[in-house]
Amino acid sequence: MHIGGLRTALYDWFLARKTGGQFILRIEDTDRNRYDPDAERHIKESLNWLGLDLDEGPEIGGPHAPYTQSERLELYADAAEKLIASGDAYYDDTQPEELAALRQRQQAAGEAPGYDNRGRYRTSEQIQESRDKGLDVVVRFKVPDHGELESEDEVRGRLRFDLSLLQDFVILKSDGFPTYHLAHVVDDFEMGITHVIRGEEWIPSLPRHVLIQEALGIPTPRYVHVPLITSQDGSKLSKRHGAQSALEYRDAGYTPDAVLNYLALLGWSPGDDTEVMSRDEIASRFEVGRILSHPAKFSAQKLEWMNQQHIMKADEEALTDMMMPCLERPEDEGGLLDEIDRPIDRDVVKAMVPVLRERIKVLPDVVALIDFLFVDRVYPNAEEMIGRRMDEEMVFTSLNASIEALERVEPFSVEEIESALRGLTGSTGLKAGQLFTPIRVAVTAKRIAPPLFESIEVLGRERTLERLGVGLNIFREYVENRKD
RNA sequence: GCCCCGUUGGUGCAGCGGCCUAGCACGUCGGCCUUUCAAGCCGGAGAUCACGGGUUCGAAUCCCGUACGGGGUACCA
Repeated sequence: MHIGGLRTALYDWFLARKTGGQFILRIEDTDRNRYDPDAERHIKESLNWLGLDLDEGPEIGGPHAPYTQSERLELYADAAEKLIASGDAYYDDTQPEELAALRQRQQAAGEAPGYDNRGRYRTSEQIQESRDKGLDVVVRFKVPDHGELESEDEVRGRLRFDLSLLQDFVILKSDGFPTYHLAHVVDDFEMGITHVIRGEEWIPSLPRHVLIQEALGIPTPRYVHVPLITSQDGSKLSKRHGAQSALEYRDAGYTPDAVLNYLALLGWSPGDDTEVMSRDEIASRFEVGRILSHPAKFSAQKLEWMNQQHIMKADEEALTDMMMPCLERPEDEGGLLDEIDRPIDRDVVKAMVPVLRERIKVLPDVVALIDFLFVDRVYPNAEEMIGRRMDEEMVFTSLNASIEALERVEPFSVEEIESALRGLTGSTGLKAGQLFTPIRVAVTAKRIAPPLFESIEVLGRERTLERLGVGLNIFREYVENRKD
């Protein structure tokens, strides 16, 4: 499900949650040429991931079932017949080739392309004849030749349309399926839809819908046309500009709350400067009238920031659970975690969460930060042990002193480890940075790592001491080689 | 072509006729903090409110043009 459509669903959901309405999923599968059997599953998975729970829909059912348009064809046929009976619609046997030729002629003549309402006065005999010949017959809505139609949009206010510019349009296709126009009007009435929230590309079609409603004698729901989401260069968001399906964001390590929050703000604002919000907060502050009327540009950078904000606020258990899959199935093949025992110890991850959460933008970032905790041994680079303003002697001092100190620390807790190691600055004369850099590199094999004391505690005394010992050897070797 | 919608720093928003010498956030730059990286805190740069006309004592805010951007113009949604 694409970001744009998802954001629309989001607004529907927020509105329903705020006003106590129903959030309904309806599958619009009226175009058999574009039918995608996976689409429904993707939509449900996306909604589910974002936590947009349905009140009614296919499978879960509801008072207006069925919720799939291909199963509601009779309803549309009935409506079409009603419109024909009232003279608001008619059968048209103009064939596709004829339409194409017409268009070609118009374009060649520099005229505006469009149907010329030529089928309006067919007799029922002519139609029957065409049917007998197996020709295509559609139902078209008869649009008044003149006049203006006014309609209300919740975000743009009054909209005016010149009906003389609108041609008779198809409401029922030759295969018996309705077009969106008919299906939308019929279903939204039948299902008691109060607010039609959809992309602004529908604005030009609005008069069609109002016309059908008037002819059918049914009320017009509130229309809310939301702006498009565009990529950085202002063009329509597409695959070219990075991920665009919600599930891709899930797979890339974004949290549902962050995506929800970011998307909500892409085309809506609460009216003040609040940006980071929980879903409940957004739902309670959501107002259809505050939806923006101009397109929003998608910013991957701001989404990352938003993700980090939500990761920092997330519940510890939930965050741990979200991190686990990243560690179980790390993205980068060839990494340290390729060949370790599974499953990974969740307690270890959880213990690190407090120091990890403010260091990652997307969930998979944890891998590079804590992979050293899960492997049997690491391969520190001797050169990296020599930090800024350090000489080789200081590395030996640091490693030796820390081994000695950590052997005695009791209990082996963050607090005790910290005070023991910090105490070393006095006895060794090393500054904190000079003392900790070699330890960090020896223990984690990284220059950039999570806070040292937490890392050491989680690693445990035995493994820490072992790594410090190995580090010492590696460094000794390095120094000796340099002498040669 | 015609129709529709839009236009506030690089980006996302606030602004709804005087409180705007245009506010917030992202990003960016500098500083502080600091065991690395972050986070956090402080500060800086960055907008003639697309342009031109009106209306008004007064306009980013209302009206009209122009430009630019987007959308629509299907037996697609």
